[in-house]
Amino acid sequence: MPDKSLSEAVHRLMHAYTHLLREGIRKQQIELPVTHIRVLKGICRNRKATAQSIAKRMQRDKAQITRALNDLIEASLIVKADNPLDRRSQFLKPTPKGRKVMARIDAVEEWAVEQMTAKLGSDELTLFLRVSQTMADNAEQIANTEEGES
Amino acid sequence: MPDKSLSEAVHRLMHAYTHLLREGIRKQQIELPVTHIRVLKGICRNRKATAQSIAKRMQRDKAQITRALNDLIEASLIVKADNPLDRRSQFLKPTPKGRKVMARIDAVEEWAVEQMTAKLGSDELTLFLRVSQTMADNAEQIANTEEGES
DNA sequence: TTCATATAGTTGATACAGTCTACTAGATGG
DNA sequence: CCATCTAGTAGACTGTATCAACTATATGAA
Repeated sequence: MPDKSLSEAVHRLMHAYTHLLREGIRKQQIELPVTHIRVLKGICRNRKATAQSIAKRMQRDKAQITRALNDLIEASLIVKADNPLDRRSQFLKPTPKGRKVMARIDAVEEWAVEQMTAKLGSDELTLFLRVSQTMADNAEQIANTEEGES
Repeated sequence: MPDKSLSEAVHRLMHAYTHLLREGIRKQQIELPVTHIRVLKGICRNRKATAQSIAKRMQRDKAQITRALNDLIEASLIVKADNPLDRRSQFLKPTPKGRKVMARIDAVEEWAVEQMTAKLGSDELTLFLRVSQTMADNAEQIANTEEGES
């Protein structure tokens, strides 16, 4: 029998984690919403990132990405560079300032994860990650197979 | 070393689960946002529920609860009853219609959980739940101890 | 070449989620 | 009686997510 409290557990975890992360970000005086941070991370982690590739990776609407990019550019954290292969798109690169902020964000995230995973063994965390990924995979697969139905 | 991909895993899981749940809700022609559903669930599960008790249980702002309650009353899913012990507050009770909708929602949630937990053993799920709860506990505890700082 | 079609990105509108502040009405204890 | 606390409400605002319409460019086929 599937455990219905899974639903509440996921909500509670997400809420608690988001709060913790925001708390850390606030203390570091970084003025960015979590979504923007995730976009910035995507850009720092991948050379040749484009709006499209970020949207795909994060599975978010490209409109949302565009708006986040505007804010990140406004804050001088990233720049656009011409994509010689396709003039419709631009490569996204962090500025030196963007890299510095990213480093501080990494530290905050590490701190948040440390706080959350206190009292947990690495074997438990490994399994947790694997189960999370399996569940997300399952959910995404269903969503895709059902999307075009009556 | 704490695994930073925990962050992405939690985001991805939450996003995938929310989508799956909404997909199921949409198919059942239930016109309620997820938050409203969680509030309704809180009311059905607890006799003597009040706006305050729901807000505490869900750890959400009471303003948000008030608005959800208004919509649920508007949709004739719940009613307010006098609280003889405190005239400032009212007990919240589901209507027969509310209970019927709740039953359908339970079925949807069960379906969503079944989809997500395919290929997973009950021992894995048990551990997952326990780890989730520990992490949420940890995060909430930190948030509380830090909240009144410089 | 030219045209249909597809894709990258932008913009506007809209819905949902979450929080803060200020307020009203009633409770509670001196 | 009064100060103070609590339950709930209303307004304003931020952030998250998505959809539809649009521009500009790319691409493949006639």
